[in-house]
Amino acid sequence: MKLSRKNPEQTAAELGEALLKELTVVSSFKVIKGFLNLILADEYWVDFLGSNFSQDDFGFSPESADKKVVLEYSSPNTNKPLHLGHIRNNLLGFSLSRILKAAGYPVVKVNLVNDRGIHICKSMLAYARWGECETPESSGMKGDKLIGKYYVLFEKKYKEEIKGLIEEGLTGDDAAKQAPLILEAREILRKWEANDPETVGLWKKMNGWAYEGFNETYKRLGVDFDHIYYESQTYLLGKDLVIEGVDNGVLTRRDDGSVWIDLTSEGLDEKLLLRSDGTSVYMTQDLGTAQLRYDEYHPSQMIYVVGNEQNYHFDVLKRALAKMNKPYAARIFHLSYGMVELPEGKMKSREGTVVDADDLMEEMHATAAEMTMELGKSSGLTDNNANNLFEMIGLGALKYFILKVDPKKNMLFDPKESIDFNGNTGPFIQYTYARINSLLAKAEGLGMMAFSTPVPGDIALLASEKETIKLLMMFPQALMQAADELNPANVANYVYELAKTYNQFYQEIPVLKEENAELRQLRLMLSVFTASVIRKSLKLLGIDSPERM
RNA sequence: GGUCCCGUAGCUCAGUUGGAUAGAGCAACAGCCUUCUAAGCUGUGGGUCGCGCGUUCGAAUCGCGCCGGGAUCACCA
Repeated sequence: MKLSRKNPEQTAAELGEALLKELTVVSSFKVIKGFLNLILADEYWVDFLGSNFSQDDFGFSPESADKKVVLEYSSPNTNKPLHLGHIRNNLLGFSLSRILKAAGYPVVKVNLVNDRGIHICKSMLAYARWGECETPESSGMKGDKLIGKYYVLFEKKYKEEIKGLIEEGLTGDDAAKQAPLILEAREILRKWEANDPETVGLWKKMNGWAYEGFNETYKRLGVDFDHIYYESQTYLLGKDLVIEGVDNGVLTRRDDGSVWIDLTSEGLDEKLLLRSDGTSVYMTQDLGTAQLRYDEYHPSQMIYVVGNEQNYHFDVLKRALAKMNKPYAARIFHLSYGMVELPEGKMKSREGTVVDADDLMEEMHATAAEMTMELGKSSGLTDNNANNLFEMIGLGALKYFILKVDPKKNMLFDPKESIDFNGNTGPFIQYTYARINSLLAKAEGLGMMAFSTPVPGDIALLASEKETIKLLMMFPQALMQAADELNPANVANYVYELAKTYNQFYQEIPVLKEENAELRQLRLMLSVFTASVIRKSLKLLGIDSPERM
């Protein structure tokens, strides 16, 4: 506009004229309120459809080694079972791994298991004292649930002790520090660090139970990892880095021997990196594991899928590494996701207001089964196939429900209103896929799937056909944006839009009954293409596409 | 209190590198199955985009100030 020095209407009109003359794909244009709207010839859309509908790698980019990414997610504590918050973490992490791979980033999926520390010792202590040698086998409980039970038991008994001490006149703080149970838990931690055989034995046994339980949950959720780190093996890392920092003068050692980093000039506080007794804190370890990952993989990016409650921690981590002149400081990215809240507020393990991961998946399965049978869609299936279908639908609903929301935002989950299966949901998209699949199978049976001749360019497209092709064309863009923004919701919202638009087409335009072979072929191509893009999109979200439902 | 994030329809969410009349789903109401799967499609109603000021030809989008909600500020992880 500045170039033409004319008003928007006039400029647009002149531009439109010129483009109409120069480009054959531009069939006409309109100027509305100063906006130039170009109408592309139907031939353009038909050509695009014909040359891409059967390309399996449509929208995907080849991997390039210089874009390697280390992606950490899940990172559970071994003292309690996984809950809905972990589900969000795992689904985000796993979906991102697929999105990044599809966008050309080689991805290493890593999990850093917090298998040591005072919280495990609490479970160990409660178990040793009150467990009566119970095992997952003897109790019939999943291993992680069993551990969680003793963690809760510890907290309960501990609270009772504190209450008693307060009644004896101690302050809350003192009571919490002096309760015999916590002192004993600390003693167990000390013994563990001293490699006491009995303590380490119990620790190994109980962690083993936790892993068995986690693996079951991971498997059902459909997530996995390329490498698992254990904090028991990494918690001593980072001390060298801190010492090095002291020697270089970027960190300060106080008189009591503790080491600190001063970030006050950057608007943050001073942060402890080594205790006065020389032991590590959480930050120390994260400094060390960052170095470890960098040395092992030389990634271009190190992504941490961790809740937004640790924003400050990662801020400090990045700045600390930058201050220590580590080349990978700038490659660290904290994918900070919001909390999953219940109607009554944040989930709290101690108050028993957590939504258990296994229970939730089971409920989703049951709801899917109920709904499918109610609709009579499972008739003719073997029990095994029916169960697989219920699982696909139930988990599809759950995964889509979580992934369609922008990761950085808090989200609400109301257990009383079970997750929907209609409208903007996973099953809606799965259903669209299944219906296309059924349509194509029928076409195959009728011998209509041999696309011998290319579709001629002079076919006049109907509105919903054109809209669907437009959306198909946008798939690569949606994928790229999801990868750039590390946001699976872009893919989720895209595929919903695609399914919705295709459904409109499906509802109003006949395919198999179309007499004109060229039109029929075009609509079948459109269906093949849509099915393929839906399946790929769902796969990027970790959701399976059922052949029928 | 310091720092950071969020506030869009009754509810759950899109839309935010500034652009056209702010969109979906759920819930409510009204239609569409002798025609490819009705977990679908079509339509109706529903909005001071938290409030105010500013920047701009133009603001849900950018800036400042309020209000409301959340997170975080441990020799915890």
